[in-house]
Amino acid sequence: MGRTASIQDDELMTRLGTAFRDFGYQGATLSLLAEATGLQKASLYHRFPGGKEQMAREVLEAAQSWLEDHVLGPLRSSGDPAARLAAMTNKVDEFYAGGRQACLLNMLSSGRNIDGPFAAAIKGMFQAWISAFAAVAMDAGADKKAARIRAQRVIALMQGSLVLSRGLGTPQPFRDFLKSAPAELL
Amino acid sequence: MGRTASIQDDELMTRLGTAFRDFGYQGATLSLLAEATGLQKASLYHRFPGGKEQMAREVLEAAQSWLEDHVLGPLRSSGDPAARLAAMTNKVDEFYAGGRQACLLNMLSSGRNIDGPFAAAIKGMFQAWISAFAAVAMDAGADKKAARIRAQRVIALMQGSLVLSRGLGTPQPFRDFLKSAPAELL
DNA sequence: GTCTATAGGAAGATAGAC
DNA sequence: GTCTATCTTCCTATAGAC
Repeated sequence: MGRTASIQDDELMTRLGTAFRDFGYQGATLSLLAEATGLQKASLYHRFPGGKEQMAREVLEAAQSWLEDHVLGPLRSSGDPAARLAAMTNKVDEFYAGGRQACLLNMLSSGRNIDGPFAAAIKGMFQAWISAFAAVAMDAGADKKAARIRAQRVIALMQGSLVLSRGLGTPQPFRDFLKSAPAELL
Repeated sequence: MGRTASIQDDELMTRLGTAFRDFGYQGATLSLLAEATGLQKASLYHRFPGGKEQMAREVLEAAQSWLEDHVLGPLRSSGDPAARLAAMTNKVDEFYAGGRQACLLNMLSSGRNIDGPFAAAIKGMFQAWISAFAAVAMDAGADKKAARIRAQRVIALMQGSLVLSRGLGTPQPFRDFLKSAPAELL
């Protein structure tokens, strides 16, 4: 204890992220966030003077970095399109805990947030992901328009399979998505 | 004013439903619900002694009736599978306001509600919708297993296209879904 | 950097008049 | 059946000790 951090920065962000993904922005109360991180509310305010909104913003930025490093990067690498997709698929599976964890982009899209401080970041991440998929599809021989349509469809399938997994109480829909994703895109 | 209802029951349910779909369960505060319906909080409690939870439950039940009447019913009717799908598609387009309105099943799936009073109803509605789609696919010649997989995929696509429409700020993904849905299923 | 304690306000819910 | 007024609880945020 004392002057030294009781929780590492990336572990802190991970736990905050999990809370926002499980409960949404309004559902993730400061008490809940405190319990999830093992810190007291006042300690959270020390690290995030902007309060809950800043926490969510930084979680979103961390997700953006994760997306760049583990999804967009690998998708841009050279090599067989199918292999690039496979490399990404494993990371995505991990990230969504095999379908048991919701997507932050969905959970932060509700209500006032819709034209709030998260809207631009969410839109940008969706667009970047779609563009990266479309590029892979084009490398596999699809024309520009078809590639874009397929890419958007795969993202919709992913999001929908996560919604369905939560609603049905089983990760099966997400598993099905992961298995079919390469074929859908290529 | 006085002793007579200032808002009709179905209009009341529609407005409550819209509020829950726009803001989610936690985001739809009683003040917001009061403003959305034109009633005061105390008036809402008169009609829903169980408070917000009862409101959400009854909205969910109304959605269940709507699903039965405008989706499951038409899908079960006799006739060309493609025609049955088309009849339903128009209603779905209306219901989701062309992609501008989120799905209640997604918006009520977060947080504590996950094993709360809505989970069973949500699961049941997803299952019923999937089963109805699967039956149509089988009528169109698919075998049982393939029909079920395709049906689940179409539901995932629908949910995901709604998520994406919100995230991108344009109803285009949902429009694309509606156009491609029959081909996806048959 | 973390904590306890608390201020200030919004949220859910109720009482009682009309 | 709807309203104004109010109660209680919870939430966001801050103060100040260690």
